[in-house]
Amino acid sequence: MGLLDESVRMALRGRVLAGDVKPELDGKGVNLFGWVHEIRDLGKLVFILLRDVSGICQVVFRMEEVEQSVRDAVRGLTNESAVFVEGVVVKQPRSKLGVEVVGKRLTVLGRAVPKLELDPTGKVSAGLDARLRHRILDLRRPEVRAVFLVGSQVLKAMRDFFHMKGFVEVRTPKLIGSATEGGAELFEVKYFDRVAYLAQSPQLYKEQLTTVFEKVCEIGPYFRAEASHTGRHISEFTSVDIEQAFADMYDVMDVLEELVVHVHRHLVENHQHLLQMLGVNLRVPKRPFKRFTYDEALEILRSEGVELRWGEDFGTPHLRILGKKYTGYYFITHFPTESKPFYIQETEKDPRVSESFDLMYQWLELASGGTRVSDHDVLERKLREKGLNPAMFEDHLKVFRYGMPVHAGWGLGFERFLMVLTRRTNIRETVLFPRDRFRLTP
RNA sequence: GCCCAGGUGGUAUAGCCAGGUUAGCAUCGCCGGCUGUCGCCCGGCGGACCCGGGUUCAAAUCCCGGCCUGGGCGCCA
Repeated sequence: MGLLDESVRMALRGRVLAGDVKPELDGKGVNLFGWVHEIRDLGKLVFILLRDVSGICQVVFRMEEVEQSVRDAVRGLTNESAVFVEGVVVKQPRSKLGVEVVGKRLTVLGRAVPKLELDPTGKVSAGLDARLRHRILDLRRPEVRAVFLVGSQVLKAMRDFFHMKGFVEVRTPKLIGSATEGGAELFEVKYFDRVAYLAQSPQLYKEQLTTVFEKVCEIGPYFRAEASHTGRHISEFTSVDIEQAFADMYDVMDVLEELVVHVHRHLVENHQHLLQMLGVNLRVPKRPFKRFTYDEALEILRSEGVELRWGEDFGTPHLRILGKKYTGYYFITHFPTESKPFYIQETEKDPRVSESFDLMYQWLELASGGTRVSDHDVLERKLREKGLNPAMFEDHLKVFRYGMPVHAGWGLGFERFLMVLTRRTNIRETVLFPRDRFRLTP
């Protein structure tokens, strides 16, 4: 009898989730569908922990009180098989949850092979590499799954927030035609009889779109062909971007702050159970976040005995020092123009300083943004200064002749944000199927 | 790309420094036993030294190269 059997289909309509099996249901007959999380065979008494998306509940089979066919089915069970259990809920103080289901019938809907590569109960620990090689089994572990349930809630909270604030969610191309933007290495792909590249950022498109929608946001995948090997870089990642017309860096920093607070509040108020599963005690950060300038950061480093030449960018060791001093979220602003891309606006007072900012969490860079250049001629000049050919940017430049307002925006690394929220230390743990220098499967 | 550490049953590890044992422990899988487990327990069985080369009477162990993994750094719109 399989899932397609008519009686199983009927039973599915009266399905009760494992997480909904409560002592109050005492005496009620239930149909449970899920996976065999654990089997404890005591002989005439067999305990099965049944796991579904909602949680885990205990089913007990009294072997002398069920039919022979059920006994055979129970005896032949393997861990992680997909099953259908019919039983009766009983209040049971001897069970940890105070309730269990006395199993009457058991149907194996999808048998799992006996010797799994990974143990979804987590009794035997596994290294990250082994976990990622057998990712689906790894994801069945409640704690691992919780990372992505939180991730889904973060996405929801962010979208709610953006809509509330009047942002229009847009989708820009991930296949692009020119590799002239500079910076990170691009992945090449065959595009009919030409070469195309995978997008590494929506930057130019989102700026252009502010002249249409004023406030745009995008949550999308980007690709960087860097040979990086760290716990916070992967070659395919998700970026949360906004761009806003008639706004400067301070306006969008406020948006970013509010977003971070909104996401925290959503999780803390509505999803404590997920946070508990992750062992995370999350607190809603207070606004405004600490803000200091690049120059002030240099001073802080100097006071810690680290001398940095003005204009030099921070290395990871420098950020670790700052992160030790400033726990939680904070902004570093006004980076040297030199270290920023061509589209970042210089300050009026000093062209060597830019209207830019990074959002940090301890030593981890989460987001960066700033006021953008909105003047056509300045943009053209800055392209040249960065050694880029303005002719290659004609599609972009021409928009700046169509009435370009002052605008600002930022990009936030979604997985890095999720690392912070779920307290994971390797970014690969926050991606279902991570792609890095050496990993292209599964 | 660089530095450090590592690669032993499906998983996680001990053994390696100081070469020679039946390669140990746990989990896992199979078989048997158990009516209150909740990391169930008890007994039996099964399964492994990353690849290539070298040194040696003898290599999991020492040396060289490769591949891969973890951590750190760099790179990084």
